[in-house]
Amino acid sequence: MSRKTISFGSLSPLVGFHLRRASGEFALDFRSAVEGTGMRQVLVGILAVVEANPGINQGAVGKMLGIKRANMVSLINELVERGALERTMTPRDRRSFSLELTVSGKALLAECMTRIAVHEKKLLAGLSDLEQQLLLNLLSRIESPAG
Amino acid sequence: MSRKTISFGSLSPLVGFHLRRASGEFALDFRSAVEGTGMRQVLVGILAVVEANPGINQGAVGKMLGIKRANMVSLINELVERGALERTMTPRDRRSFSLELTVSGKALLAECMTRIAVHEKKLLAGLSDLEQQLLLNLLSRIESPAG
DNA sequence: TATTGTTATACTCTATAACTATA
DNA sequence: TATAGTTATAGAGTATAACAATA
Repeated sequence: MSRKTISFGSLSPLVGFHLRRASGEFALDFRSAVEGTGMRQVLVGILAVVEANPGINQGAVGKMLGIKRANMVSLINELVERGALERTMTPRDRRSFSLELTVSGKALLAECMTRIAVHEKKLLAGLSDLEQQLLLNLLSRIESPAG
Repeated sequence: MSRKTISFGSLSPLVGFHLRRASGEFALDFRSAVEGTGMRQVLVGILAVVEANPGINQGAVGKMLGIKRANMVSLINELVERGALERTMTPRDRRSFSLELTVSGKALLAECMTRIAVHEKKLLAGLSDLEQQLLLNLLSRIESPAG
């Protein structure tokens, strides 16, 4: 179609470059997938981790997801204020709070996960089930923080 | 080691989640890899694309890398001001500029690419050459913008 | 002393809208 | 009218330093 062939040059063989692009692609489509819910990738991540680990404190959630303590504060506040998350004092350690999903928080997460399943299926349509599993396996082997 | 097993819950089977984590991991190590050069992922991307397509204009570079026109301006300025990039007027179309690397820009990019090669090798140490090729192939098949 | 949560702050990245000059 | 570059601006994401309360 075009007269001149353009290329990515030395970026082409870099795994990091393709990770960045693919990740950006997913992030973009994620947005439209959860549009209207007021959710974002980080927030869904937090809800999912709290759901899987009821009673966890926000520092631990942050460590798992690679979010700094300081940045967790407003994120947790946001989720508490919209009634998705509940923060309760624990007598064991009065410095931290015990986090749990509210009923509406569970529904919200479920709604997001349903939409995300569709979004994933769409973006991975070009790969066979086996290839998708392989990709998951390869990706999980190059992650490290709390991996 | 820990008394309680923590998990990522419903995030675990999501390719998007692992892409995000792996990509973040690479981005973090990229930073330390190019530390002292004053470069960042975007800037290296731009230099590499200009090197591979001399005379390209900044709008086209942005399209390839998924960067909005408005955001290209300061990035290109940054590279021109530090003497890595040269902007020349073209009589063909006086709205746009023709971009090329300067000698020092080529050296800068080469230096970055050398460091990035080490960084990639380190982060991909857990995968065989075949697996790395496979990963590249799978990733390239789930990218789309100007892919 | 170390840890949990917090505030304040700053820089990068990303996104939109509106302007100019050229085509 | 469409496009290339620009300006201004606002919202996220991410980073550091310093503080209070608790362990």
